[in-house]
Amino acid sequence: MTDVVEIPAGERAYRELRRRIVSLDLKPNQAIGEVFLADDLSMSRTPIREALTRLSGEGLVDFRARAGTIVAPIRLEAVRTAQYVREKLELAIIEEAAQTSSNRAIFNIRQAIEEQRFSIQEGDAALFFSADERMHRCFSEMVGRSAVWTIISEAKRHMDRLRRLSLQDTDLNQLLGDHENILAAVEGGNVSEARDIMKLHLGRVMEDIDRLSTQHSDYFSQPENSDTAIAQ
Amino acid sequence: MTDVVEIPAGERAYRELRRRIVSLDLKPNQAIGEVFLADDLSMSRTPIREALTRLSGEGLVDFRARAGTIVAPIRLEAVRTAQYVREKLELAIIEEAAQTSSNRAIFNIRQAIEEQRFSIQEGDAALFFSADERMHRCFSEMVGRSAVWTIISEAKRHMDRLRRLSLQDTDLNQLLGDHENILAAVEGGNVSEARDIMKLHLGRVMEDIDRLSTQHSDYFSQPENSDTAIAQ
DNA sequence: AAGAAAAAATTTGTATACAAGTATACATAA
DNA sequence: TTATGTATACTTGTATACAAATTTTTTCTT
Repeated sequence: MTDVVEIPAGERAYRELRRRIVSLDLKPNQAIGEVFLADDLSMSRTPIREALTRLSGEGLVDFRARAGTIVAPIRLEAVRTAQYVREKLELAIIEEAAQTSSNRAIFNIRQAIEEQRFSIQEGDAALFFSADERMHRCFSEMVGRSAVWTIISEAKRHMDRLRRLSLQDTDLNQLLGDHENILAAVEGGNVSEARDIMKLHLGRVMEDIDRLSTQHSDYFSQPENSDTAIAQ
Repeated sequence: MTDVVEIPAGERAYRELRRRIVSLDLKPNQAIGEVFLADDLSMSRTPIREALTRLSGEGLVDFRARAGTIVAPIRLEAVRTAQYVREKLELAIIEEAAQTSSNRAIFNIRQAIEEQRFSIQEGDAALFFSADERMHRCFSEMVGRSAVWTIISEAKRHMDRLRRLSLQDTDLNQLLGDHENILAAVEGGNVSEARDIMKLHLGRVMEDIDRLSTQHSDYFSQPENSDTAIAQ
C-alpha cells in the first residue's frame, strides 16, 4: 500500500547539488569536475550530467566545453532581474491577499511567523529563512497563485546566494517586524498599506549589494566590458 | 578570424525539439521515444536525453519512468500563470517605457510593426508572431530590462501552443492596431493610456480558451480532481 | 468467448568507453 | 628572466552497452 518510491540518482544529484550551490557550500566560480562529483555522490557521470544540465538551465552552473564546469558566479544582472520580478509579482499578490479572507491561510502565515520568532531566539538563521520562504509562499497560495511563487522562487535563487553572504549583518528582528506588519495589514484589509510595507521589506535585501560585491569580488561575475569603460 | 563554432548535438536537439513542440509539430501528449528521435536527428540517445531533460525542466516534456516520454499536455494552470506573470511584468515595463525616450528603440519597434503589416498582407501568421515577439522584447530592452523578457518568454511558451491552436480565428489586424496604439501612447509619454491598451491587448489572447480546450480536449491535461468536484 | 497468467518486446535509467578539445607543465630559445 | 612551442594530463561531449521497469502480446484455462 505504502508506495516506497526510490528516488532516481539523477534527481538526488540535482537536489543535492542545488542545495550545495544555493547554500554556498559550493562557492561561485568553483570548479566542479563531473568525475569527482560522481565519485562523491556514489553514482556514474550520467546522472551527474543530468543534474548539471538542469542547473545550467537555471543559471546556477556554467559549462565550459571540454575545459571544466563551474558553479556560476553571482550575476548582479540576474539579482537585479530577480528583485524586479519578485517585486512586481509579489506586490500584486499581496494586494489581492489583502482583499481576500482565508482563516486557513492566515493561520499558516501566523505559524510561519512564530517559527521565525523561535529561530531568532535559537540563533538559527537558516531556519528563519526557510520559514520566511514558507510565509511568502502562503500569500501566493492564499490568492490561488501558487504557481506564481514557483516562478518567483526560481528567479530568487540568485538573490538567495547574495542573502547568504549577508547573513551575519542582517537584522532578523527587523524582517520579523515587517512580516508582522504585513500580516496585520492583510488581515485588516488595508490594501495600500500591505503593499507599501511589502515594498519596503523587499527593498531591504538589496541594500548591501555594493559592499558585498566588493568584499567577495571573487564570487561575482565581472560586469560586461562596456565600450565606455575606458572613458571616464 | 571568423570563429566558426560547431553547434553541439545536445544544443541542436534542444532547439529543434523545442521548436517542434511549440509549433505543435509534435502534439501535446504525443509519445516521443528517445531512440526514434536519436535516429531522426542522426545522433545518439545521450544528447537527445540532454535536450529532453532541459525541456522537462521547462514543463514542455513529461518523463514517465521506463514507460515512455511524452510531449507535455497544455496545462491550463500553466497558461493562467503565464498570463498573470506576463501581465504584471509587461504592464510595469510599458509604463516605464512611456516615461523613457529612445529613438533607437522606437525605430526598432516601428520596424517590427511594419513587418507585422507585411506579414498580414502575405498571410504569413508565423512571421507575424515572430515580429510580435520581437516588438514586445524591444520594450523590455528599451527600459534596460531585457532579462525580464527572458522570464516572460519562458512562461509564455505554454501560452504559445494555445495561441497556435487559435491561429485561424485570430484577427491579426486587431492585434496590429493595438500595437500601433501602444507605440503611439509610449511615444507620446502617455503612461496610463499605454498601460490600458497593453492590458486590453494581452487580455485578447485568453478569450477563446474555453472553446479551444473543449475542441482539442486531447491536447489538454485533465484538471486536477478537486475535492469539490462532486459537490455542485 | 473471456479472463488471467505468462512471455516477449519496449522504453527509460544508469554505467562505461572513447573521442576531441583545453589547460598545464616543462623544456627550449632569445 | 621571459616568451614560446610542445608534450602531457584533464575534462567534457557523445556513443554504446546493459539493467530494470512497464507495456503489449500471446498463451492457457475456464
